[in-house]
Amino acid sequence: MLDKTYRPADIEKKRYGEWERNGTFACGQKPDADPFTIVIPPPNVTGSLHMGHALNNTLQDILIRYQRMKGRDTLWQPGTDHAGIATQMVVERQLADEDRTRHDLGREGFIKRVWEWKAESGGTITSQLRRLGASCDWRRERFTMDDGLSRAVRKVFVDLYKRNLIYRDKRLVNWDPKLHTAISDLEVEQREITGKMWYFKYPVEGRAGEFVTIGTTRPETMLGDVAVAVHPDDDRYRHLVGKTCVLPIVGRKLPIVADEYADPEKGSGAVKMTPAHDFNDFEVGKRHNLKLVNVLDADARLNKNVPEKYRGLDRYVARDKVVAEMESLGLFVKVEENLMTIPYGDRSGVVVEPWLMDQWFVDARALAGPAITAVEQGRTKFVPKQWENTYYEWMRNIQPWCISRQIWWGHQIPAWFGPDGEIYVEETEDEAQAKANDYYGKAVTLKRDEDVLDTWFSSALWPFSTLGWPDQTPELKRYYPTDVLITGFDIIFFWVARMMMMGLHFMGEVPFHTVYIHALVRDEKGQKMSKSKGNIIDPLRLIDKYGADALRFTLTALAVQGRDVKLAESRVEGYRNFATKLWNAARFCQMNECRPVAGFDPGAVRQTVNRWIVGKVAEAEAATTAAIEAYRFNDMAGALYQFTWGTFCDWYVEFAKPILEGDDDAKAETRATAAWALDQQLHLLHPIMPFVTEELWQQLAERPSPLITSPWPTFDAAVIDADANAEMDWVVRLISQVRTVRAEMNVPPGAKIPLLLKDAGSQAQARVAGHRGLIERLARLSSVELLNGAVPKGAVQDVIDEATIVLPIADVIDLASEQARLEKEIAKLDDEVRRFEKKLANEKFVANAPEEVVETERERLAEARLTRSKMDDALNRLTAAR
RNA sequence: GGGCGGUUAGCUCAGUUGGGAGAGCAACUGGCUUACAUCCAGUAGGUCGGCGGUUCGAGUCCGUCACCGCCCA
Repeated sequence: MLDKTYRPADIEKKRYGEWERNGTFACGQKPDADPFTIVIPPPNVTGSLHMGHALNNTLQDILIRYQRMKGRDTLWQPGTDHAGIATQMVVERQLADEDRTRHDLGREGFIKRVWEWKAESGGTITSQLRRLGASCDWRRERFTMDDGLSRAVRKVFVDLYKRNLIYRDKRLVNWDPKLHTAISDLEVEQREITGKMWYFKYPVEGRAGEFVTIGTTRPETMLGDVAVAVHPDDDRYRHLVGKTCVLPIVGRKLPIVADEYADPEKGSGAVKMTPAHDFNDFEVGKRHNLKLVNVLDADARLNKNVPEKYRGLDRYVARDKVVAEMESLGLFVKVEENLMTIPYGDRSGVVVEPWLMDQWFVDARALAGPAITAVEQGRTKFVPKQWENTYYEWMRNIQPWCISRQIWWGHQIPAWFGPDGEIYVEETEDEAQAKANDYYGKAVTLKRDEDVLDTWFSSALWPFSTLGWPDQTPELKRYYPTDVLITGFDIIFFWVARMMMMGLHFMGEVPFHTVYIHALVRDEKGQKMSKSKGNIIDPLRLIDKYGADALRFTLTALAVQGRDVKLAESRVEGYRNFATKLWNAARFCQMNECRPVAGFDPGAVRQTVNRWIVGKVAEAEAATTAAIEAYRFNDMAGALYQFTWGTFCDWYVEFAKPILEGDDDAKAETRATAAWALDQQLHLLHPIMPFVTEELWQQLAERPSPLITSPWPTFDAAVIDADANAEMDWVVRLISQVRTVRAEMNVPPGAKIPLLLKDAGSQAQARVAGHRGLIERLARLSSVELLNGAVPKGAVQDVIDEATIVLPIADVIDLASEQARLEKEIAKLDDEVRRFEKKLANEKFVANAPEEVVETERERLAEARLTRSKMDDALNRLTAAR
């Protein structure tokens, strides 16, 4: 016997362990079936499960479990990425606790230490994904630093280099002075802040007393100024173009150049040029052939290219000192508050500096072309579609991608430098050495580039590197291109776009035909969850408290396309209750010996209630399947919730009770039907709630296979019986109306009262005869009889279609309140009648609206008029009786 | 500055070719009716952000404004 309540903690680990041990997650078990493949967005190896992961992986698991049941050969390819900067920071923090730095260990020692850390702590996130129920093929788990994936990275790098799609260049990059590495544009967070704009006067050479006033938000960079720019059409400065200023403090001569970059509206209209420390100035500098004076070092301290007294100062200390010195020189004009955006490193949180360096770049523009075309042609579709615009927008304005990082943890760039700086890019040191020896005609010593690649570089290869590429493995052939990618919009640029580029370039095909973009999970107030706000909801805590199924159902029910997921714990509690409800429905079936019958044919049942529930099951399956195929996860959850609770539990189980308590043929059929309907629900619910459904599946009967690998149900539409639907719908309405009237008239809940049905047509008569027992039971009636004569005095009345419900209980109710109730109902019906009459009196409506719409309105009018007149009669009888 | 999304019941949100406004939670009333009090029955609550337009008909389409959020410069 099932326990009284479902206890997730008792069974989740057990069931998951069975699935995993028995190899049910493994791909390749159905060689004749179509494959269905999802690659997991690899979580950072440093990560632990947060709500975003929970949502992301729940949705993936739903698709995978559904397709597995549909008979596809499913592969959910799991793994983690090495998260270069994040992981290095974690291990460096550990070292800091020991008062050491990575330099104390040396590169090799440090990397060894990181691997040790990974062996110990790197499995956190994957074990947490198991808690969630993710049915990944763990035997195929990959890590971006694995040998195989590393080989893929090297091959890609070499190939792109040899096609000039990767190149080394001296450009301004975003330099993180805390982490001591370059980062890509995407890793820079632009924050809007109110800062300051200082105005300084630069003396014009040879014109005593004449100055050019410039504005700057970073005074310390003036030490690297090499020019002043003004707009060519700016009359205030036209006469100065071609002249020079003298840079205060430094004494350098600065040409005054005309360039449209200078905005006459902004500040003074004249702008200082520091091409080595500003992206815009760098472009202006190229146009005017300006020198580049680098004044910062790797720590963002001032270097030897500035006057002695400034050397070694932190950028902000230097800033104050420059301002002070300008004031003392009488060249300070003013300072104003200024709204501006400042670039911060997303990992370090410090202000990054544009810095001139040699770095490696991917020619992203060249690779983006085919990736744009693929989406334009619909070879890859975004769901919801609006995200395609985001993708296009970024791809069409794509910038060179800086891929080198000055850290140690990651894929070291396969480039070697000869004694004269000549570069050898090869997959192995031996090849590079051989090439170099050929070139120099003798054995030379090569020095390998110390930098590593951006983690996203290896993530970009994930859909094919995890399948074995560059080897032409059977898995690569079978599972690439993958089917669906499920991810958050925040990494469309970081990851999706780059997988598209790399997949098309190296595999010649898009990596996936569909990209489903889900929203961010926020707290119930709509705020982004963050540690600093303290509003993080820990999915593992919710799993412990309510069960993984409840969390999964909640996230599914809230996963509306194009909308953020706002999570309140009360919702999880509600869906925990739903799991309990299902559990208890199963318990009911079990107690009543509703056991699955082999060869049960849902089309062959005779009882109306059974024909009705069979049709409802078929409708639920259709709604569920349609929703999941359209990635409408919330609709899927809604359809199942409504069916299980609102139809099966609330009505079918209640309808079945009198039959199950009886003892005739109907009993056996109902037992079989109830068991069958429950089994179908377990199937339909399994993708969302795998644990409770598997547990029930196995506890309720001996099964040929676990639910996880049982086939998804399909039904012939013929099992939906419209007559049975209409009949049971009428019974439900009758019971509901009696209940409502009883409650409104304060009939004691325990009191059994008689029901008379007046003027019932033949159909209604038949329905009463067919369902008298359950109507009596569910509406708490002592009897249900037809009435053709006079209505007893002071009876409570209501109308159902052509018939009038009569409850002769004058002694227990207050006639005045019954009169008030009827009058209120009649007023409501009057409103309705008037509305339909008005609409149908409108000639334009009748002329223009589709015939079926007009017809529907006519029917509604007739129905409202009928009900109204019946209610009117009821009222008249009542008042006549008083 | 450019782009995208949102504004529907007290709260969180559904509402798919325009055709009688819905769910869950909360609230209120009443029930331990042996599957379930993690429950059951019932009730109340909304000029669908404002204005204008298209249409026989607009929560749904168009325009405009307001406020909120996100992305990009």
